[in-house]
Amino acid sequence: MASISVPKAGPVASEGQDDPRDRILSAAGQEFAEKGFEAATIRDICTLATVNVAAVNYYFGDKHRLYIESVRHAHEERSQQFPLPEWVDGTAAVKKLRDFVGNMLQRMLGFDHPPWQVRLMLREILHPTDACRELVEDYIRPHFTVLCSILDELTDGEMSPSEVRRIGLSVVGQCFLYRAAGDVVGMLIPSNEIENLHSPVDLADYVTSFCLAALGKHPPLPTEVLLNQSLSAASGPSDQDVKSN
Amino acid sequence: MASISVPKAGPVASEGQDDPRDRILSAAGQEFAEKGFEAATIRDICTLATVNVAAVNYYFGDKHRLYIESVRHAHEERSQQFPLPEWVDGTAAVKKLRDFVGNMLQRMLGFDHPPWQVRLMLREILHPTDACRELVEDYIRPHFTVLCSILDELTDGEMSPSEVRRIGLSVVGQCFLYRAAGDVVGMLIPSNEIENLHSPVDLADYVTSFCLAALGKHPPLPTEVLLNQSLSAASGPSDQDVKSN
DNA sequence: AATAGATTAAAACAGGCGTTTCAAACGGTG
DNA sequence: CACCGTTTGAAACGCCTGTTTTAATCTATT
Repeated sequence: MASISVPKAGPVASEGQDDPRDRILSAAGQEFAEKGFEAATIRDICTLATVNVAAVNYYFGDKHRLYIESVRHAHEERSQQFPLPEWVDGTAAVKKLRDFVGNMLQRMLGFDHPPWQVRLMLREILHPTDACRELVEDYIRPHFTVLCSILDELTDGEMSPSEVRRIGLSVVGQCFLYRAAGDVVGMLIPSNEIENLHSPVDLADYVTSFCLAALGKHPPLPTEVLLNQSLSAASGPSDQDVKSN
Repeated sequence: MASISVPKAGPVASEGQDDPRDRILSAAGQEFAEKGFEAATIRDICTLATVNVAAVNYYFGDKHRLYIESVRHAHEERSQQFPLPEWVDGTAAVKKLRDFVGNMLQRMLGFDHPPWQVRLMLREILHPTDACRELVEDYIRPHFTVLCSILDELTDGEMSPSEVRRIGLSVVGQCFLYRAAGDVVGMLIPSNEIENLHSPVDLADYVTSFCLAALGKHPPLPTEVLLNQSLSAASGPSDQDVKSN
């Protein structure tokens, strides 16, 4: 039927900043992120990309393959925007943990309102489709592995890999709630409190200290002032101890 | 146009176990939970409910109002199935926390595979629509308030309400990750490990001890064996200390 | 039994969807 | 210029959607 005449991996041209292909990919990502796969329409995507409807089928074959490519495009872009921190040898595990959590929260919550790339990936995490496996292997698992190795180092290998993973999920879960259920959190917490205690930077300090306290590497909560001095001051927006790549 | 002739709050009959209205509500909940608002079709819902398509418009007016009612129906049913625990005076706060977390995880993850009610509510939490505010006020906030009061009692009022709320979100977040991103968690963790360490009961013990350790009310992790003895044995499937209502 | 209202059934409606068609426009090459 | 493969444009095609219409059926009261 239509299986032969469809251009398999897109035509020749590429690399242009304002490629029609790139414009479609970006527009599709935004629409899919905002409305989901079903509710987003090819016509809206093409209007946003200032492209004819036929272009989608020309470059991507059909809507489903466009979606898959959009997810890939999203996590590739986001990986470049927020690369994993790299530390010089001998950096304290406590600092690594704080950096990692800060990096994760910045990636999830963003400085300004979170970009469509993150929301698109979130949709795929919440209601996985074909695009999920690649997202996990190329994006999520590498990050999670780094977190686990930090936690392992932090506890001097006292814990089994299974236990380390479970602690890791605790750290991720605390951050994930703000990203996935942010609207509900905003309804549960007074708005002025959100700005003061639940900003990405505040959360990074808090989640780190919560985890450290649970592991006995830090005095029990509440120790906010102490913590802010010992961690935040040493790893704020500066790039000390972080290799440039 | 059609604004006058639509039956506003549904016709007369009600209360029947196999009301067409109830059958539609149940079928719609399942379809909306599985496919989302857009992808679920009235025709599929009516087929599942063994009802004519016109019945939806007759009983609910349109698809959107059917969705709103479905969400309400879902959290009302779920509240009855898993009521908040009630404790006799003098019950230790530690035990209350363990009971609360266990109750929350059972409600989220279920004994068998999680029912459609939870998945429907989850969709509303993740991508809020009109139905969200009612869901938060009638279902989520009451639960969260109880959790905060337990944490307040646990720390003898040492913490400000703001700090208590943040700890509460940490507890919820750890559980929420398994519900919302369960598929991805399943891809990150070996499957045999999931069954052993990440079952609802194991998680309840773990999350409780993680929180207690962070608050200095318990030795730091890892203390699994000790904890299982001190908490799980005292509050397993039994109903000791729990008022019957 | 007859009547009136509540409920169901089948069919049709208009509109939007993903997709396809086909011809026009483009851009580098003989 | 003429050529040819690549890319765009506008229109159309089925199909499926939510919704409405119209008539038939049920149920209980008079």
